Amino acid sequence: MNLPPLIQAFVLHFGEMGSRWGINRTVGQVYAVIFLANRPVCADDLVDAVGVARSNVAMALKELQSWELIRLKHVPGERRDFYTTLDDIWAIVRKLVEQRKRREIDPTLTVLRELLMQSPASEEERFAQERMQEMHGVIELVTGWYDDIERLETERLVQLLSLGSKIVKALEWKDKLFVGKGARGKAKGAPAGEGD
Amino acid sequence: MNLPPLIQAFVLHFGEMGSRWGINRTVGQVYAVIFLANRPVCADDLVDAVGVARSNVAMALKELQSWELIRLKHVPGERRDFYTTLDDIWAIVRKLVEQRKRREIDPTLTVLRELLMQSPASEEERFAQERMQEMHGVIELVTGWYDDIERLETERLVQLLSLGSKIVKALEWKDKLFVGKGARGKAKGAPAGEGD
DNA sequence: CTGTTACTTCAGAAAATCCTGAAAATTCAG
DNA sequence: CTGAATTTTCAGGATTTTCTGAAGTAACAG
Repeated sequence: MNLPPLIQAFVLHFGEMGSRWGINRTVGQVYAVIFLANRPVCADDLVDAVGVARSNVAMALKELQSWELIRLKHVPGERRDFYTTLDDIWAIVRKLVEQRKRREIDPTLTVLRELLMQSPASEEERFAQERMQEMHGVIELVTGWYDDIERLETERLVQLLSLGSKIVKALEWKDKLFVGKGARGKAKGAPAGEGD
Repeated sequence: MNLPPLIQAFVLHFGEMGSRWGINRTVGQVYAVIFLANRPVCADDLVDAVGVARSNVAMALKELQSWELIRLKHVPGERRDFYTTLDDIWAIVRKLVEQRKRREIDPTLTVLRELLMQSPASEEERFAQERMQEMHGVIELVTGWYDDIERLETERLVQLLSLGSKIVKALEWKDKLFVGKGARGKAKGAPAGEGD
């Protein structure tokens, strides 16, 4: 591995975190190198930077392309393939959330829907289905919220995030003004107090 | 494995998803069984339900306790340890987010802070540090938002989620009323510092 | 064509992770 | 105390994942 110390530290960290993030060390390191580079990066650069076999780099690039986290960028006068990350950091965050949702949540949503269609054959199954219903409700609510929010342009999104829970004040305030006009959100899953 | 079909299907699914979620198959299956059960569950129940060695169940329980996703619940007249999940589904979601943040994000935040303190020794490092700064800003903004939101009581939280991006209408509206009072959000990629 | 450069595939080696059974430790009733 | 019930620990075998080097394919310049 052959990188300036500051960059190397970050790249090694991404490698270590890889397994927690559901990617492997090489994929993590390769992404880190591309992310920090101020120009498109080719496979040879990566072999040099992270010090693994070329075939391993090729597989990491394929994986990162399947996540749509890097894209091919041809460099004039170069025959080799060069890659960059998505340029805007917010585009990266959006893509990450989208992909993790697709891989970690959607399959479960599908299974839940299937199982909720079936008729329970016992009290035990009836209760289990109730729990599945709760889980289904929460996932639908949260992912539905994100699908909606995700369409906002970045500036609005940042505004919203900066506001944090102060948003609630605005709501209370609006509630007061609009009292009687309806428009209330309905709660799925028992809105009980904190479980402790 | 010895479970009613509906429950078994869910448990097997959780086992398969385990690797994507950063836990192993047994941990996933054990959690699923406890989650769907009508009553506290003991290690023997789990050995029976998921069909793995008792020591494996013990390790899975330890892991789930380290996530604080299950808790010990003593059953009167029983010497064995019984477990339940957190009762409220929202408490579960909150705990999951909290733990994944702790394991998947906080370490990176620490590294980023360290590396951002150092002085770049080259143009290459200077640019890399700029990228790290962008990443740091986004993570601070998003986690800061969550830390804030997370304190809301569940009913309010559900309300907020149900509203989705309609919330923005409320904001625009508030903007209009307060125009001239100086309350605009700014800072693309930059952290905190919102004014109100 | 032919040779060079670059990318991809893949079988099996290497490494990491998971799982088991046996043994040790703990808890508690008598 | 003793002994049964239960949980925990852990060495090493089983399985899965990652990584490599070699062979294969593709693109292209001369």
